Amino acid sequence: MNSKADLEKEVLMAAAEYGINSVLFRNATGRKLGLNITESECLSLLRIKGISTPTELAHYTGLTTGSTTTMLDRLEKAGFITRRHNPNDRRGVLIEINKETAVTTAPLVAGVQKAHKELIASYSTAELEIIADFLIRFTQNIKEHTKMIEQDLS
Amino acid sequence: MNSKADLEKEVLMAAAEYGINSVLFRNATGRKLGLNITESECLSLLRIKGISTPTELAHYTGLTTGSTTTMLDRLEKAGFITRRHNPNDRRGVLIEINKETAVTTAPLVAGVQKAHKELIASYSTAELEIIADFLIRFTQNIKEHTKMIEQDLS
DNA sequence: ACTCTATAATCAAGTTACTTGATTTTCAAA
DNA sequence: TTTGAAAATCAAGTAACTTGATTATAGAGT
Repeated sequence: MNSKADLEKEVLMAAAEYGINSVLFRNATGRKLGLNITESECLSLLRIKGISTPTELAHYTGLTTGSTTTMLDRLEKAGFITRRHNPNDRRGVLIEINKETAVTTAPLVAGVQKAHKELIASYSTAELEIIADFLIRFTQNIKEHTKMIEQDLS
Repeated sequence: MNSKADLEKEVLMAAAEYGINSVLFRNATGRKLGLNITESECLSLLRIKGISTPTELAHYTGLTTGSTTTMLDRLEKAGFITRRHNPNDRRGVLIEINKETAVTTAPLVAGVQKAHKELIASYSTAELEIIADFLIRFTQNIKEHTKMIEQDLS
């Protein structure tokens, strides 16, 4: 039987391990698709969000907007994404994953997604509430501290 | 009150959001330290693992070993890391974060780590067992599928 | 003990991707 | 309707990455 302190450490480490392995998974899929690291990160965000903007993708990948333009050029030329006009802002562009891309990348991510869904389904409602609550609060911590760090960046 | 299906989706999305915000946090701290994305990813792994090898860091960052050598040269020159002989393998090198680096980067990560610890401490033992179990199983899924993808990479 | 193959790290040459700063267009606020 | 800010792009210069070869050591097979 574990002490509470041990369990607390275990949760902290398990969360870190999750982060590490998410990165390794992204690298593996990116490599498979012939993408470099930034392109791969870009697509992984688009896979989750469905649609985004160059500005948001620049922030997510850590690139300048200039580099983001050329990276999106590459992804567009390779047929992964499409640029659309933003109906709400004529300066802006919306970035969308192509349907073909979903087909190409699906085999790579479908397996783990299915496994995740099955795992989650195996928990009770009460347990899922605890887990969801934890993940949301944990993420909220990260968001707040990211904001603090970014703010006194000048 | 939520249905179980809604809760399942919520957990899946919360896990994805965690991943996204981990990346954004890493970018923010890296920017603050004057590091590029790969250097930043490298240090974030070293902060968790304490010690590593060029080969492991190459795998984690998605770089070739050649690029990893020059990236580690930069981090070493900038005083973030130290190369040590690997006592168990005379071909190999061990990479260690410098104590000074811990001091430099601590203010950036200490805040969120404290918040995480406090959050975790607020849960009961029974709850923590559920959370740890979930995170470990979820990570295990990712590990398995990463391995599968890497294996038929030829 | 002795090949032989594999692994770890590094280096040099060539290529790719990134940053900076300027430009265009549009938005939103004064 | 003027002004400052924001979104995306482009061109020039720089930084980082890949490829392939090299050196040294490890471990497996004979």
